[in-house]
Amino acid sequence: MHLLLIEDDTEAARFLAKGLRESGYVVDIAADGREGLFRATEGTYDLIIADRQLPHFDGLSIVSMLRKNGKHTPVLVLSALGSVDDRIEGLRAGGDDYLAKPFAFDELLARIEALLRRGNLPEVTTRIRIADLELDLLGRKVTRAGTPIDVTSKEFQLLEFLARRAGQVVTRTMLLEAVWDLHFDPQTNVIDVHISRLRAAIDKGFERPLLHTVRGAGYVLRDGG
Amino acid sequence: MHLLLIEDDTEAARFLAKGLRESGYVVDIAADGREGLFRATEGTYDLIIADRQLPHFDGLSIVSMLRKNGKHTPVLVLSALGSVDDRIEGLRAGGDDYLAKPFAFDELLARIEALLRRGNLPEVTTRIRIADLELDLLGRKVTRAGTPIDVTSKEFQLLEFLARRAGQVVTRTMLLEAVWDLHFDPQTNVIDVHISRLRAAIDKGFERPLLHTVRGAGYVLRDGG
DNA sequence: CTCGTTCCTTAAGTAATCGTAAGCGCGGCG
DNA sequence: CGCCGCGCTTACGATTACTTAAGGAACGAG
Repeated sequence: MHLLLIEDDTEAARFLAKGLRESGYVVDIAADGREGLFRATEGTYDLIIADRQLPHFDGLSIVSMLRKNGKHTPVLVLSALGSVDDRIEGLRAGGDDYLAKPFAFDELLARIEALLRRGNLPEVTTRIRIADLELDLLGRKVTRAGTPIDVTSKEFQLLEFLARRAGQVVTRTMLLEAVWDLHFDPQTNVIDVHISRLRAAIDKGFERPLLHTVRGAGYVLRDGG
Repeated sequence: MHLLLIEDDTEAARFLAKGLRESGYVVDIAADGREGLFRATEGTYDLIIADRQLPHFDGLSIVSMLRKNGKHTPVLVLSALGSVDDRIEGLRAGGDDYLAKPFAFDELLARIEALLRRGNLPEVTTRIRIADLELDLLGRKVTRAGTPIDVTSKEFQLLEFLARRAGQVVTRTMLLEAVWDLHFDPQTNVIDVHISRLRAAIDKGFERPLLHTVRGAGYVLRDGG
């Protein structure tokens, strides 16, 4: 597998490249956006990893230019800060996945594998649908059976994470890392509280609940079961 | 499709040409206004892309001279600065569309396609409509339910940006970059203030507000929801 | 140069949201 | 059958986010 890494911080680039090579990837490095785009358009890479902030062109511009050139090479964008802003912009530009620094190297590897596995799907998801529940990621809107539902920003993050993995059990640890950016147990019941609030928002008053507890494991978003 | 690119910055020209060629266009480059006009009058091009500032003749002069010669080849003018005045001037001079640098490459492609598709019909998007709110981009006029509304230049920029992305959440960062050209957080609440003023202008006194805030994310212009 | 407009800042007020903790209910297991 | 642990709910205080008003700087018109 041939990866292109676009990263201006030489040290970071070397470190990442080393790790990736140890995992069996062939890695080329581009030091700025212009060089990165130039190489990316050659189209011989299986996956591109691009920093969000770059000299000349940033990661998102690279994604959109690539896409408009008809290249569907999956792009994983690394961002300095995992703010809501960043994520929305990332989605808009057509990035296939988004990873906020600082990240665990394992996670990077996991996402790379996920992207490679799904085989260059050219479409970006801006809407997710589980049964009669619908998420509009760009408009930040939630509807159930057609009626709009108000959710707070945290609730939306939580719901998005669950929805992207609909049908799969999501553990508390995963939620803590993805939604709260905590890499340890906070010893409180933050999650329970927000799950409860989310339930009140999306399940209350509907026949079939979608958000289920899996005792001892975590939570699942799915229809039935 | 045969394009003529008139651009004096060699590097920019090469980059654009490369991207356009990869999108399937045949591209000729002219390095200044004189050469550009000379080639343009041959009349064998399907579309001309001209920089606004050029040695010898600028982009707008080229447009008007072309038109006086009876050539109706569509011209897309690239401007260094996306001020409202520039855009109006560009359109008035007979340019078919106008794009402010820096622009995303995909936007350039989209506009080229739009111009080619409509087969040399000189019609540009000059009006945007969301529910009963109407923007006249050329005249810089705003009306709601038929009654004219006064907005300042900043307010218009802001409104235009929101209107072009109606239904999608627009983040503060996006607004700062697009309307204020700030690429960092100014630590003040400029945006809030202008949003507030814009609200007073377009929503005050109307039943259904169109400009909604999405807490923790940004703002949306949309009807309902 | 002066006036008026537009824009930005500051600052105070208001509202929504988040996290914590306490108490309750339910189910599993002894 | 009763205890224990896990998860759910609710309430509250702290924090953050948003709104609005008012003053001053910058700009352009006359």
